[in-house]
Amino acid sequence: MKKANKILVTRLYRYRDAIYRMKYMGLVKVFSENIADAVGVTSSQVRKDFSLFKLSGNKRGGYVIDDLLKKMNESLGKNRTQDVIIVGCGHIGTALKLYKGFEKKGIRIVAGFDIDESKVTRDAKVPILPFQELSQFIKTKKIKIGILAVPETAAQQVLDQMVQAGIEGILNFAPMRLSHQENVVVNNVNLGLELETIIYFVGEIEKKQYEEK
Amino acid sequence: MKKANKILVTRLYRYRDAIYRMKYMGLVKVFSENIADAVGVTSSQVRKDFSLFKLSGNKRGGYVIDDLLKKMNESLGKNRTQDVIIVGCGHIGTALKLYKGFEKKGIRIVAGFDIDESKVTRDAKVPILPFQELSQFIKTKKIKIGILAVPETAAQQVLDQMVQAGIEGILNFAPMRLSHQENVVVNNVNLGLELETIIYFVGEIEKKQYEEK
DNA sequence: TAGATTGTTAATCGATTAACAATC
DNA sequence: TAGATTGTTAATCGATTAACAATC
Repeated sequence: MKKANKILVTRLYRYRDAIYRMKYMGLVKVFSENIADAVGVTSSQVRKDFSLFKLSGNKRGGYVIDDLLKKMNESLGKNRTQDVIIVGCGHIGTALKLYKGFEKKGIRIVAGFDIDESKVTRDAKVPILPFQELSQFIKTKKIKIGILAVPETAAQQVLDQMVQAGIEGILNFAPMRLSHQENVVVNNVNLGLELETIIYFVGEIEKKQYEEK
Repeated sequence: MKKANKILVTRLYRYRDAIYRMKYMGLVKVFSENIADAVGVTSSQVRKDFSLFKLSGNKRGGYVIDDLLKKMNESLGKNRTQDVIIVGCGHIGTALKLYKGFEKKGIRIVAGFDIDESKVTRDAKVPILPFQELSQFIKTKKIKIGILAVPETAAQQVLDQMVQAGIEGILNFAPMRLSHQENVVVNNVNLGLELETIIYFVGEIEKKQYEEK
């Protein structure tokens, strides 16, 4: 496994999700073609990706779901729970704090942080703590992953502080590129941009349909 | 302009954001190199992308920001406000309903919909309406864009209904591939997947650092 | 066995980057 | 003018797909 770039790893996780669904539907074996259909890629792509991750099946017999999932979980890391913090408890941060979808992925939100003292709730199951305690918390609890949901103007500064304290991976909701060392992993979710591109292509489709008339 | 795929259009929007920031900083002219640095691509890429969108500058003189933004806004469509609905007012849906970042992009959330009648708030500035009124609302208000934030199990069915009523572009938060005709634009935001890939690469980096010791 | 599917190599495709003539 | 930057073409790079030998 040489490179394992982001797009490849993302596909692997999608395959795994799809294969879990098939398992829950009662299937025992799958072919590359089945997985491809479920995820929306070619079967060549599935076999190629599997090959890069040393995931093998049986010539003629496809893949045994349980074996496949076991091997995927070893490569992709499922069996351990990951502690994650949320920095910035505005609308987005709070929604993510309550989001149900993380648990089944082994992702546990352990705390939120906000600069607004009135939001602090120390006794909640997932507490919101004052921003001043952020660095100390990261260090003592050895937190590696954080969600960044602060206003655009604060984002770069807060990222730097998180990294300084020991964070190595960040999911950033501020709609801008943040600079960071290359040993820090940053994924960006830019909600305005997602909608803008949808609006663009819907406009293009409508334009085309208009021209066809 | 032949193809204009998603990745290209996304970059164009990023360039525009960056150029607006430069304008607000007081700059009047920019070079492709400046834009490239701000967005994190090569200057060749910027000039190539501009060329595909018929955005031209002055040989030797770079690009005049105001002219550039004017032309970009013509191509990318800024000057019109887009009405968007949110279907599913759980944690995520509600956060997006209140999210401040859309307004400056000309995106206006006009209503939310939820199957839970107790969430209905007809008199709010952005009302939440009962799910039964969804199709009628889309048709009478000619809504083209929707945010889909319902539980995974309902997502495909609700998408079909939205498209049936006239929706042409959807931002989907359900963590699965939804099937749709090719004249409908669907962008997916998969929050669990984003975190999973971050966790994967952080693990890889730590593994590498361990091996180096 | 005959037929079907994997695993991998080679071919293709598309996107990015480099290079440089045009030119301000 | 000399120098610098655009705009575009050609080269490179990487990712996807097609093809098919291996084999169950």
